[in-house]
Amino acid sequence: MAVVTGSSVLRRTPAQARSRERVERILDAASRIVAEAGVEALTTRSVAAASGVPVASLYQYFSDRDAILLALVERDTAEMDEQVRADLGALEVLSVTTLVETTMRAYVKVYTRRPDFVEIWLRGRTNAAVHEFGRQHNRRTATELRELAVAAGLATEQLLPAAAELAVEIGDRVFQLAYERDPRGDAFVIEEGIAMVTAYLRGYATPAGLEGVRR
Amino acid sequence: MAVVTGSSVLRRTPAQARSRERVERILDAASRIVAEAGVEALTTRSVAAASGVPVASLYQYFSDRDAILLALVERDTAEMDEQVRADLGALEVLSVTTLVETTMRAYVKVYTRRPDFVEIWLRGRTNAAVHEFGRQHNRRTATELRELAVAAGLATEQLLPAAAELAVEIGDRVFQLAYERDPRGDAFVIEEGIAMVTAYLRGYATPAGLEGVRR
Amino acid sequence: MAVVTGSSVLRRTPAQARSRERVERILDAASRIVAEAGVEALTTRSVAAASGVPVASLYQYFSDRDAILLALVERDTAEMDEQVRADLGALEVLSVTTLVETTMRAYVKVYTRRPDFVEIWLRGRTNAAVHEFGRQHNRRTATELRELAVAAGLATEQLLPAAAELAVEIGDRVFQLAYERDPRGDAFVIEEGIAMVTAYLRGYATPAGLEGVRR
Amino acid sequence: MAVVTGSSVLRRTPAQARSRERVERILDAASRIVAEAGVEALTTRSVAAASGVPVASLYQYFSDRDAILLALVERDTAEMDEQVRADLGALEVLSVTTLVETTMRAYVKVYTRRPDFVEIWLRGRTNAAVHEFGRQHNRRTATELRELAVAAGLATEQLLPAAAELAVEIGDRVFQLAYERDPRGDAFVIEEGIAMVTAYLRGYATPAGLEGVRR
DNA sequence: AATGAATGAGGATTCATTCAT
DNA sequence: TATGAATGAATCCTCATTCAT
Repeated sequence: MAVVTGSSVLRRTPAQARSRERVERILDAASRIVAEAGVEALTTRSVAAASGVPVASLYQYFSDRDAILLALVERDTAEMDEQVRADLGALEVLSVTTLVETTMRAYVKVYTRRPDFVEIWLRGRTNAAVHEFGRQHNRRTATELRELAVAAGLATEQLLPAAAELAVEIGDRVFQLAYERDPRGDAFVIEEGIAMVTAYLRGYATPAGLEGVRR
Repeated sequence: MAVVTGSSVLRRTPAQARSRERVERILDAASRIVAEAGVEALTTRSVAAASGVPVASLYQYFSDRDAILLALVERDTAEMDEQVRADLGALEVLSVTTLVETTMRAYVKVYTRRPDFVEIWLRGRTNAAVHEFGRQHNRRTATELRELAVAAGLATEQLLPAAAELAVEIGDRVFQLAYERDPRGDAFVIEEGIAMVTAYLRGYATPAGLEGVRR
Repeated sequence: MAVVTGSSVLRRTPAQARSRERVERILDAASRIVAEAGVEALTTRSVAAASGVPVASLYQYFSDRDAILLALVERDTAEMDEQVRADLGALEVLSVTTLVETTMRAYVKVYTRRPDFVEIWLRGRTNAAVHEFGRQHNRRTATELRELAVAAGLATEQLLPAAAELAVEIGDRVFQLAYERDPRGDAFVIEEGIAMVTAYLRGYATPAGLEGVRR
Repeated sequence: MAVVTGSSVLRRTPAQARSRERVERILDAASRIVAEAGVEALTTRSVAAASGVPVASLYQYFSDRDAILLALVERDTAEMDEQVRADLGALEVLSVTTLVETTMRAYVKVYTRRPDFVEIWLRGRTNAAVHEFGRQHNRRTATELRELAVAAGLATEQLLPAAAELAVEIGDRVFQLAYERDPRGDAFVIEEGIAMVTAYLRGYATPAGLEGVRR
């Protein structure tokens, strides 16, 4: 992947600043391409043309074509995760229902705010690398949400990690479905999807998980 | 997308018979390729090499590359639909639970019997044409199952077509998930998936739909 | 290698005739390139430019870049072999000395007549494919000459195939040396080389092989 | 081709010492690469990666890519020359036979001891720069051996430099042949090669050169 | 109806080298 | 002296599709 992260808070040298700028420029161009023409249109040539960065120079920042796509996805999923974290943090009553609902509605917020991310994340899953990243992201998300639920007493350890993962995966696919053609998301699909996942997980809930716990 | 369906019952001339044979030969070759090397390996060249039909001649029977893939999918989904029809016909007690369960287990049967179909149908969905065909097939399936359920009194007209469609779509994605890595299907995912879809639809069931109706 | 040999005596269809012509055109262009700029200059682009045949079309006639070079070498070595055969056939007295001398001088004739072949065959050996072809050609040549010598009673079976092969290889390298810089061949190196190989093989000769046998 | 020879005996400044160390590090890395993956794998990038010296910095020590390869060859041939010198110095009886045999066996020693040198020196001759260096090295070697032979009375001035050079060249090619596939050298080829070169040179020997001269 | 032949367009990636800092 | 960054030029090869025959 070899993405230039440059995540250090301080930009020490001008060279590093320029490098970061260029990476941004490449990713912005890549984002535009994917949003407008789909993942398959993301070629080294198209990125070069759209970003003004020579093809050969792309390899300074990204190990190969897929790495560009992945960097894009990483950048965007980070934003999504942040939204989930914020919204969950603001919850006053924790229950299986509020947990699922808050999480899924946080996703909806980001998809609404970032239409290009819909293209990349929901439709771009045809790309093997994105697909795999999605799987791992879902797995991480499932682990975190499950730990939260167990810690809060909403579910016991009997809620298998595999079940949590399945719930997240199904939630993910609900969104894929909802946004497949309607760029603003099919409201019915979203609502019913939330209901379906909630109903499924309530089967694993403790009484507290069903009723809700004040924080 | 002028697919040669060849669905006419009668073969009128020897020329047409020869044509049908050739289409079969092409599809068999295509099926082998996809099963062994994935959808991306299905190129006009590879099909020509594997089938013995010259590249240019492929265009006598199929409008373009995607049409070959689609014909493949059509042939295979027909078999799948047949299995569903047969298994549903053999049911003695109709209920939301038996309907969902029987249908989904019929799918499992076919996936088990035809591992190449798993590759084409579940993993090949990365191809846009296959994806779209899948959507339409799911829609048709949803319509038929809903009509069956309503006719049998398992659900009322209040069961929206969109809800039926969502259920089928989610069922489909459950399988995609279950067969994603495990060629024999992840049993846990399948069982839980059936449970999830069943639980969802029971929310729309009549008392008869919950209890079951003897045929 | 998949070279279009078209070795049939009759050209049946105009299409085949055109195909042969094109192959010739490609090989002629390739020959020119190698002669003028060395083996490394033989790229798909350069051949396309020099022959007027689009890069993609090269792959109609040759499986890959190396196949072009090999076809070139095959075409030329066939001519060389023919010269050797003719000159050996004209020999009145067979001996180790006349055998070696006639063979090596036949090579000299061809190198003199075809300066581009010198570039390809003697200097082009840097290419792995050509190198390997050279090895095999030398092995075949060694086998044939040895059989001729044994059949004519110039040497017994005690002349190991490995020794014959070594003699041919050394002869080959003598020429590489002689033509390395001088496009007309360093006469001294050629003469001394013939002497060296002859002296070596006379060590394995029968009395008849030393004195000579009238045919 | 401004190769950094670094042959000066004295290291005057710490900076120069550091420079020498770095050159060594680069050459060691280059040697490893060539030995393991062939001459073609010696790229500026691969050397940089293997040595830890940035690509751009390579140009501080070497004018271009070929210069690295040449420096490598120089370093290794120096070792080879040393072996020849030592073994010849230990000879008690000098004759054409012992001279050739001792020299060639010294080469064998080094090839056996340094398998990576075989790759560089015998198979790496596909590189034009190495090839040319080889030619010059052979010429120098021929000159020295001839002077030794003439001085010792083994041959007269009638032994032309060109003949000596040819002998060395052929000896060189015998080794190329012997080590072409067998990393430990084809014994038959080596033995017969020694015999062939010896027989050739004995044609130019004085009676003393044939019989041997006690030192 | 059948197909050999032809190809424009595009694919990803690597390379040696330079230069501003 | 040292080097991160930059890139023009090139590499081979594949693809879906068309068209003249």
